Amino acid sequence: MTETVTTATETVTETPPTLTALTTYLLSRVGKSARGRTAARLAGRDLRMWHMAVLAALADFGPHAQRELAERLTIDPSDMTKVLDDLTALGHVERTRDPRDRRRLTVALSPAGAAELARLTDDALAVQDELLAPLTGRERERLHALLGKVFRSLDG
Amino acid sequence: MTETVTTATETVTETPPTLTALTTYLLSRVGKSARGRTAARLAGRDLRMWHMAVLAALADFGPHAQRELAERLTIDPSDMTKVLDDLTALGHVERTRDPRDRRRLTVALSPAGAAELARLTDDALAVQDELLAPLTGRERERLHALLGKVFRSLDG
DNA sequence: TCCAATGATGGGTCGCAACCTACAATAATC
DNA sequence: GATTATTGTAGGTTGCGACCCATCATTGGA
Repeated sequence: MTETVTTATETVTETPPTLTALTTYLLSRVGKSARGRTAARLAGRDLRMWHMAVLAALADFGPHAQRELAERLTIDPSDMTKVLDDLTALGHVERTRDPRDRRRLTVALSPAGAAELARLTDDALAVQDELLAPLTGRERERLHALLGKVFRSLDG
Repeated sequence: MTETVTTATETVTETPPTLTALTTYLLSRVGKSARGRTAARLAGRDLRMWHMAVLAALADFGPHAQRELAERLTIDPSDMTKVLDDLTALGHVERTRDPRDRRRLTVALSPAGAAELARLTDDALAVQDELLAPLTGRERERLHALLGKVFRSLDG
């Protein structure tokens, strides 16, 4: 009846089933953890998510007009300016003015930037390994495929 | 060679494969969308995530000392005060002083609160249905199970 | 040639979540 | 009975992400 309490402080941590029954809740929580841990790693290199996203876009699709970069990553152009300020200062990216339209800046990945991107993806994979530790290899593949389906339908 | 551009503004939106290859990236993006959409729905009822979490905790585990609620949901006690202020004002929750320890407030769900929680979970399920539209029923179950495994390993 | 549109930038604001500190009331301990 | 610890409250701060506006240089079109 009345709780037979052991002297300890009895921390109650179980999450309400009403919440854990929602896939959206799990997605939100696990996603937040994924983002948080990755951000923490990147912070160790004085970078944030957008820096990595820019490097990845340049590596995958080649040089962009700065405006196109912002469009592709759906980030405000003025914020893109700031991200690129950082990356150029670090020598990871080269901004050159397009001679055919001198308003435009062409952004290209430098070798140093490519190397940094490799390090960042290693970091990200390490975090991923840690986060997905309870899953087998096959389960991870499955999870990735399912998330991919959902992700591709996000904008449309 | 030089792009044969149709007059349109040619928006480039494809996400860098370097990013989409990372499960953590997909988790982060899909999770953010889940949270965002749900938050938008709740905002339609002038509530936020924490309000729903509190109602769910009370529904699932019964009355709590206010302190325990904060502990269970890992929220700062001072923030919990504000959330409960809202919920009591709406009549969704009853705060009564514990006669055995007059420092403590016992928080209990009211019938109105239970009804509101039902509406909120309906909202959440609607969002979930929309978000997981590209998945079959079986796939959704699988996704939920996989996320559950990861989620349960988050704290430990 | 003049005007409207565009690309990039600087310098903001806003909302939210998380956190922190001081304090009043009450309880527990010595 | 005096001191220390705990509960809840009030009122902050901080950091971050997203967004917005004014400005300047440049270009393209009327």
